[in-house]
Amino acid sequence: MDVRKLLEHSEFFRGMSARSLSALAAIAVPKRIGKRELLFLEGTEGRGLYILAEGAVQLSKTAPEGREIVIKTLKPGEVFGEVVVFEQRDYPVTATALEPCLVLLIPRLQIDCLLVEEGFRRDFIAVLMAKQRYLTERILSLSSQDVEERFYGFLEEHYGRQEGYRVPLSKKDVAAAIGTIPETFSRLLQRLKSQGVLSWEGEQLRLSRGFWEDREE
Amino acid sequence: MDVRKLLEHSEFFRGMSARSLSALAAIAVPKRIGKRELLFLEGTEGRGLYILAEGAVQLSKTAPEGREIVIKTLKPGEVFGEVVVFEQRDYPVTATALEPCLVLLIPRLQIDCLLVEEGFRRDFIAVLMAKQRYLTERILSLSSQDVEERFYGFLEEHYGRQEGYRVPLSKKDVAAAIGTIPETFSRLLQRLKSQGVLSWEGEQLRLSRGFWEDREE
DNA sequence: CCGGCGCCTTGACGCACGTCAAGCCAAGCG
DNA sequence: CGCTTGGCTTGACGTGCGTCAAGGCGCCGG
Repeated sequence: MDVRKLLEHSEFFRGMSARSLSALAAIAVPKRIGKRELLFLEGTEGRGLYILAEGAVQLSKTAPEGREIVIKTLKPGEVFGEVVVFEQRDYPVTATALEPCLVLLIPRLQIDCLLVEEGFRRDFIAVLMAKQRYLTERILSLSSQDVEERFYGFLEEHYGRQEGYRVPLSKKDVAAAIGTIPETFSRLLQRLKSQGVLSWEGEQLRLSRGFWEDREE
Repeated sequence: MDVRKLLEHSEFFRGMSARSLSALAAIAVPKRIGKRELLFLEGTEGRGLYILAEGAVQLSKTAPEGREIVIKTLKPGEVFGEVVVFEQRDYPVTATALEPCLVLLIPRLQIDCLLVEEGFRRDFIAVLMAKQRYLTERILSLSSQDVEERFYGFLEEHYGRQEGYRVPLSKKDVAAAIGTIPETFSRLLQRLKSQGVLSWEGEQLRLSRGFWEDREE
């Protein structure tokens, strides 16, 4: 398994100097995890930050009454658990694998050394800011869009504007990702199917021709 | 106006070395703004980051259909607009003064110099992470709590667990801060008042005796 | 002193979405 | 092979909260 290659494909590390990339590749610990496996639990002490190389990971928090709220669903190339690097040592969210995944762990102590390098520092801060922007966007969409719009937003964010997708996630997970429950999501899909907007068989999802253009109004 | 003093009272800069604090005080530009005044608008190029010294500032985004969604309501001592320091030069949110405010502007270019110092860098990154934690908490509360609970959360977050408060914000602004509209919030207050839970005259808000203890169940 | 404007309130109304409950089907397992 | 388990669907139902509309009140400017 070529850790170096994986790093190069992560958007986070793209453009990083070859030297620190090698340094990173040397300390990154690759790990395979199975579907539904827990990577870390909210409130537990953090080992370091992770990079998702393959698969899909879900970050969630559990409400006092027990409901699971998804904060973000990650795509390959994304970094998570980075909040743990300083001070506050506990993860604020729970990370679960939605499919079999390959992740890289960068132990906490090692990060400090890397941060002295100007380039790495910039990139690291940039990641934090991108995440912040993402979260504000998510607050916006959760509070101003209905389930249907959020579903389209999810597709675009994760797979781009295609007409055919391979969706490896369960409908239940997609429902959670867009902030709703399986029942509501199932009803939405039924409606869209009967309107001829989409079809979804197994992992194959396809939209009607010109779907994205038509949506612009 | 003693900029240095203001900085020392900001939680962000507490514990920062005297040397970089002085450096910061030297470049910070103090500014007074009136109620309802706009500090910056979503999508405009950022001048730098701000520190709120006095007053209250609201960060919001506007949904496509025109609704205003509040991302965070700031208390004195908090930092905002920090996302603009790298790469992405535009503010992702709009900042509005909810009362007359005193803010300090740290121009973008100056930040870069400060970041070479180890201590400052740590603190800066810590601020970014704290914000990220806050945003995930907000997503949780917006999607799992009703208006009443969010209101209590707001009081606790902004004023602590008192029994009497001075609330300088309009009810409309509080409503927006907790993610609802004035009508719904007004109805909530009416209900709580008739239940003897609270009274709110002018700026004076008071809760029933033992309110916070009782809430624990 | 009056007209307008913004804040707050109140009522009537609707609806999107969550809850509860039941049934179907495919996969996993003893 | 039958039983369980978990994902998915469907129906009936309730409700929190947003929308629309109207009216009271304090403040300000002409």
